[in-house]
Amino acid sequence: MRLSTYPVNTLRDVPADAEVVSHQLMLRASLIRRLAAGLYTWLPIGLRVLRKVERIIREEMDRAGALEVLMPTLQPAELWVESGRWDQFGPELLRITDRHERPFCYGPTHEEVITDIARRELKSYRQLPVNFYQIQTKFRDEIRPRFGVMRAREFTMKDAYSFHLDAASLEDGYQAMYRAYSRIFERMQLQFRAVRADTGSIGGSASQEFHVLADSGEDAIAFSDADDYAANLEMAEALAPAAPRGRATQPLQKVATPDTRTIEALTKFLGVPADRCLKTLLVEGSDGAAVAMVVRGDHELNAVKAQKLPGVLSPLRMASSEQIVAATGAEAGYLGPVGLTCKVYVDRAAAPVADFVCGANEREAHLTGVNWGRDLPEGEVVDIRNVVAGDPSPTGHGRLRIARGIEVGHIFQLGCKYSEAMNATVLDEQGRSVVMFMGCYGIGVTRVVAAAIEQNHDERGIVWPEPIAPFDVSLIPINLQKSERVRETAERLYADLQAAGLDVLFDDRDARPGVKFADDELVGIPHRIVVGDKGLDRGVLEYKRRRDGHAAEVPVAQAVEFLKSMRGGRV
RNA sequence: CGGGGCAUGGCGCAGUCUGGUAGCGCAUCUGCUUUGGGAGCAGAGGGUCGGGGGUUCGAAUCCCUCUGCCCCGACCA
Repeated sequence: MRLSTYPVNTLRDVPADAEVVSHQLMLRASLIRRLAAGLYTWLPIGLRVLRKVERIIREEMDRAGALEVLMPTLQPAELWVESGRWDQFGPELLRITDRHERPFCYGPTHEEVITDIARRELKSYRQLPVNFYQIQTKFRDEIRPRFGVMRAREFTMKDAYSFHLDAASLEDGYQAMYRAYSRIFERMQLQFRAVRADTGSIGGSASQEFHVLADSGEDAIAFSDADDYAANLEMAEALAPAAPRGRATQPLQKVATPDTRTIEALTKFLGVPADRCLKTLLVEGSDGAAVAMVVRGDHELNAVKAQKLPGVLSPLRMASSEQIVAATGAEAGYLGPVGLTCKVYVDRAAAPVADFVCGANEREAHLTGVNWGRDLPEGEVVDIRNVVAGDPSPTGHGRLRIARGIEVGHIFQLGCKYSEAMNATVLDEQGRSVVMFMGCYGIGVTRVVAAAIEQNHDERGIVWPEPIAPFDVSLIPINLQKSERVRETAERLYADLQAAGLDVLFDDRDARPGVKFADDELVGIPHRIVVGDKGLDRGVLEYKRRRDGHAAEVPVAQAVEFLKSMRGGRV
């Protein structure tokens, strides 16, 4: 592409409403422009990246034996009524009505449509297993779109759906997708991790998320440093404590603790470590009464785990101050499990603590030397906390570490949820009608682009991994307008590089070198060739690699071969 | 949806408290000079200050209202 023919409008200033780096850089480098909240136009350079990402996904899905289809973005309400999701889905589902007053929705996902296809097209077990995929636009009316294309309302997704005769076949298909996803993100040269995920209300067996590791990620993930255990923080467990509880050595005592509402204040005031303090959190129960959750002072309550417990309202809601007073007689900051009449769940890391400190359920007072069994009944011991770095892995191997990630993919064994609701059956070997098993597999294509930038940038701009860079090489002539020699060399090189199959960005603008260099680095093209009189005097071109600044001089005649060898190379 | 904030040329901002009729940097256009890391000089165009209503001799500035956007929370690729 000749840059002079394309109206690039790189920005020197960071747009004020862009918070995360990827969003800022995508705007500054002229990859995207915002149309409205959560709606973005992909400009030519950005679209090139998107297409490269799509190509890799397509190649790997095809390799895995999946079949590409293309379903409509608009879906009739009937199908959603049939699956039960028309009422379940809530306001995130954008509903629309056509001129005949018939209800439709803009597809946020395509289980219904594909299941409808499957029940019409698949008649025999001989046709199974099969996996259909598409790369297509989705719409989710997010409460709060943010971070540019990272969480947009309209976005591109690769979604795949597999159909199987039985659970074993589903497991095989799921594993095949696991391998395909791993290859996809490897080929994009992204640092990622597959983690166990919450299966949510759908239930079912396996579900894993693929996260691109980045400090700005919205999700926390925990993984073992000794084996392949990895889970979303909302799912991650630590190995249950094995050591028995220590002996009670202290008498139960009430101490005055004026203005000591936080664990931090408590540890300072009493001089006890946080892991000897237990904190008590009240949440709303499903019957309207409060439920107490006891965790160690240095731990945090995990909402996903807590809301799955019997008697707890889901989604989790913290009790109001009125409810707290009603249940304990005290106010937040001085709560403890002693003497509570409501249901008490005790985290399994809190249960083994002896001689602990907790609130006295009395204003400005705490109890010390408290012991389960002696001073209060043993509560029901459950896992309700977030793991922390250093916790033993639940596999028994190694310790957990915590990292942040951006969820770019999710694979899921659906089981028969949709096929049953929509009566998607085939005839098995015995001629009996059986409901098919389903799996579904998504990749946020547009989000991958943003995630790649989050992981690959420096103070000058984007640093694309080669496989998804908008161009392989930028060709920057110095003094193109005046030097006939530079012009000839650059033009010939432009033609030769393209003939060699490279994507070349030819910066033939009448601009000063500094402008061209700055734009090149902002856009993040992996390889740069500079054609200038200075080099040509000695018959060489100047090469520079974006990622590490590696520089070299290349004889003009060898430029094409040199660049081909640099691709993917680590000199 | 709950909490917080912002809306002034394409982008980034000042001006608002203490009303007096809009300014700066970048970008854009013209000319000359310049040409190896976002050039210099000279000149030019472009906004009526998110919309509507009100107060006032006079409103970007004060009041009311609507809209849009951003940030924090629950949801998700």
